[in-house]
Amino acid sequence: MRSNESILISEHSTPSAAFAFRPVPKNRISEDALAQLVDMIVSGEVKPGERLPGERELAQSLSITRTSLREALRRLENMGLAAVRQGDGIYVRDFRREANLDFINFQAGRGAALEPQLLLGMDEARRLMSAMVVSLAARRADASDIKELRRVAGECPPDGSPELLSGKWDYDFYLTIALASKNRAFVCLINTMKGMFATFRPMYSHLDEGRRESIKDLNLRLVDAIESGDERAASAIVEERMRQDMEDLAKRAQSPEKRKSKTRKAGVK
Amino acid sequence: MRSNESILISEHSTPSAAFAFRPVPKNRISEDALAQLVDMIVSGEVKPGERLPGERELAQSLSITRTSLREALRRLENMGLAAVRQGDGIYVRDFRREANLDFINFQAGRGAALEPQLLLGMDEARRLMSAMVVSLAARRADASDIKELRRVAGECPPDGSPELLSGKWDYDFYLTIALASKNRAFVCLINTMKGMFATFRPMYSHLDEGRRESIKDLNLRLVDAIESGDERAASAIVEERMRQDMEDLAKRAQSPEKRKSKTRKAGVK
DNA sequence: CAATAAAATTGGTAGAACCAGTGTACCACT
DNA sequence: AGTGGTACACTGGTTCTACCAATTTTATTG
Repeated sequence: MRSNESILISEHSTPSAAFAFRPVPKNRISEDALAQLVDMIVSGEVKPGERLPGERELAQSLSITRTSLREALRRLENMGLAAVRQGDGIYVRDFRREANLDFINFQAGRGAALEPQLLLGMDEARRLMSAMVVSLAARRADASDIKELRRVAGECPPDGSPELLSGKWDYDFYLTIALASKNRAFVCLINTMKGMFATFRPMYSHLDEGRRESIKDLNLRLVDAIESGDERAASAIVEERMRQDMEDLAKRAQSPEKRKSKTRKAGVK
Repeated sequence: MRSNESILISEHSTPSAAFAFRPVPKNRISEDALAQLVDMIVSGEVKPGERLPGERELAQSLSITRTSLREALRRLENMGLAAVRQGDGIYVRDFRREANLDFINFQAGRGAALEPQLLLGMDEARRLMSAMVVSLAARRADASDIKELRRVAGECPPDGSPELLSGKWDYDFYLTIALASKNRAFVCLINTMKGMFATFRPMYSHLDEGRRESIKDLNLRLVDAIESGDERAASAIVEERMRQDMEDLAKRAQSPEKRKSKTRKAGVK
């Protein structure tokens, strides 16, 4: 028999290795095809309202089978990027006003370059929503929630460590807060944004160095605020911290020329 | 040739007919299969961590092909309800803490009964986020945004009309506000919640009757507040309105026995 | 008993055939 | 001229069968 029952579907293996592996380069040809289709759409290579080639021809162009292409199309229309209609064809939608969070999550999850304007917007949304969730958690968290929060907060990797940069810990922490808020809608929201944590954390990593207080200590203080039920104090902590981060990000986005030969964007190229 | 370019992918036909037709019974066997799988999971028929039958067997159980089943599985794992691993099998995940908004949207979109706790949470989230978006819109909307907002607000169907109950107008209005907020992340968020508008609107419909101000007038007033750039006033309008609605909903959810033979839930049955 | 290799199981792809809506053009009828 | 019907080509939707690839299990071997 295979693994059965009581097997948690955790996606982190972390075999105590010092390096953070990719969540698994899960090959799946439909994913690659999907990525190509998304690129075609966001790059403007195909415009909104336009009709794509038929599935047969499209599959041949991508050098895959129609079967695999169709699996990709299901997600493509699920992201709000395309409309597939039987007997008619595949139509490109206006991703600027019809795409949904699944699209953003997909882009962030594969490390695609997101437009600065979108990044700022997402960060703004993240900041506002985090404050909300924390506030709710402060109002409703019970003893077991606090215990769990403190446990996760205590597991926070040291500042600047690659484990922290992976964004996985951020996800765990916010998910725990959302669970404590007793609002399952926020839990779903956090899960939807899962792929984005890995995108944002590295952006602020350089800020962590100059911080007097370690991330772990800061968040432990946040848990204290939640435990005492002080909504204002709790939300203020995340508000203040994130506002600083965002302002810095905005500064860098607006005037990147001022950072001459300093850090040079760190790889990617 | 077929329709090409400049063809908006609008989902409303409304040929000035007095009757509202169904949006089309979009068949797609993978959708049905998906619905069944989702039901199995949320009903607890299969528990988190458990391993489902293989694709071949599962397909046979559902009386469909493996191909169609796989298209359903792609979305199932996309919702966070299952994990599919090659050579291993299909595992059920804990939807209570791993499901995302795509899941909620799917459930709401097909009219599935959502748990009261989840409904309240979603409504709470909707209220808070609406206030945020409106606030941002008040801060950043330009002349053309105001013009568009006023146009959409003016198209608001009369209170209680079936068109309004469909939730489509709510979606259009909030999407326009999100566009005015200049924050594309919120636009995506609204799109993600698209399927939920049809779920919530009917819940509040009975409140519209006793309202002194029609929905259209209320929202036109909201647009005025946005135009004047008064964040507090704008967010206050939606906050106040939605808070009332939610309190009433909570009241009904907690003590539904007090509504004896009054309106009797209106159909469904 | 541990390391290794083979077999069985399961998901992933491929390819072709056929079913089911859509759109178009053409034709008969009014 | 206008209406409705009809046949045909085209496109997505579904089915089948066979095979590839990763994982687990079992048997084999040193």
